[in-house]
Amino acid sequence: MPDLHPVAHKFILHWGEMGARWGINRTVAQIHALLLVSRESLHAEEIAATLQVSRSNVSTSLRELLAWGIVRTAQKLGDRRDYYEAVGDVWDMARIIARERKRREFDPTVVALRECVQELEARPADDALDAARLAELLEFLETLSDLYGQLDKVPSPALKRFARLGSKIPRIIGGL
Amino acid sequence: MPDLHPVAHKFILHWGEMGARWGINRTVAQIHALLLVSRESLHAEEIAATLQVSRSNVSTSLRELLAWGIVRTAQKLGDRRDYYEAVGDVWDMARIIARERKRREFDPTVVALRECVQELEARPADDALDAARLAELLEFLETLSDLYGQLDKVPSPALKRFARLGSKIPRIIGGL
DNA sequence: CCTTTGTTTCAGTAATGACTGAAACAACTG
DNA sequence: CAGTTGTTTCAGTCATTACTGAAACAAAGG
Repeated sequence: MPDLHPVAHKFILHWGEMGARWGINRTVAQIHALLLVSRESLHAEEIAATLQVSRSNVSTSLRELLAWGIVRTAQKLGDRRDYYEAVGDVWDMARIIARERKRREFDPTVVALRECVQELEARPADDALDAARLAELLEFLETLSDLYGQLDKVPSPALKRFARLGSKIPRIIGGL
Repeated sequence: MPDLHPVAHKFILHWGEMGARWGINRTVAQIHALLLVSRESLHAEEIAATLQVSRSNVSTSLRELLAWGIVRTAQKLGDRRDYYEAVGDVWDMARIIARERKRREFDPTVVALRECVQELEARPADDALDAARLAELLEFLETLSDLYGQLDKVPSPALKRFARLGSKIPRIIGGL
């Protein structure tokens, strides 16, 4: 990675690694990391050169990040290339990631599980299958889903304030 | 998958799929799913036959699940094979998964990012690198980490009660 | 309209991660 | 202590996913 601050370099590798472990393409995460730590927006060519990946890989990965909504394009006067930058606020970014991941990687499972539980009414469980467990699991996932929905209503600053309450949190949640 | 209720079959495939999307080996997730919906504990041979994967794959995957702590062994009188079963309560299971994933896939990134921010004091940022962004990101991740720590103190039943408060949640969190 | 500049698509290849089967190991049994 | 039953390890193979480079496409400029 030419012309890259050693700290940026290190961060990009680690962010890519974390992404990979959570099922996000490593290059996608690295590009995101690069844009995160870049003061200025970058064009695709720069990204490819910096991360030493092919131009086409950058193109695909940027599309992905745009689809997520955590990167947006910017224009510069007298330059018709697209420039890319990470969305400003870290909390907003996290919310977007949470929303998208829930939608893509969680909701489909809940739907499938709901179907499973329904099908068990038509075609009852046999000895081997623990229908109660399935129902319990579905209830749990639906509770989580609802909880997420409620949390998503809270604006970032309020969420931030709450998250920072430290040891008051167990008392608040425990005493309801 | 022989002798398997169609609903169990469907659930196992979906659970495996979800696991894969979150960076968990598909077979590991499928075995977990199978144990989750099985009324009785199963031995490795049964698992291999049911999911049609090799005995050694089952062995490795079970080890993984045991390491996670979401599956435990059980014994049967007059049978020296190990039997395996999923931990009982769904909420407990989720807590274990959350704890382990944080430890394995989140904490290392926070450590690395903390180092990055520290190194920036020795070797200051250049024009391209947005040091403030890095610091902001670190603060965010540390806040999340602390929040998790606090939530982990709350016993499952209380957490459950809280999660089910529905539309009261935004008001509680927002009004602090 | 032809050239330049930039982007996207896609077929083929490379890299990675998952899986298998054979062999080693371990523990019990008669 | 030889045979039986069950488990784990590991080198090699297979499958999947990621990546590349060339070609197609798109848009603007001269």
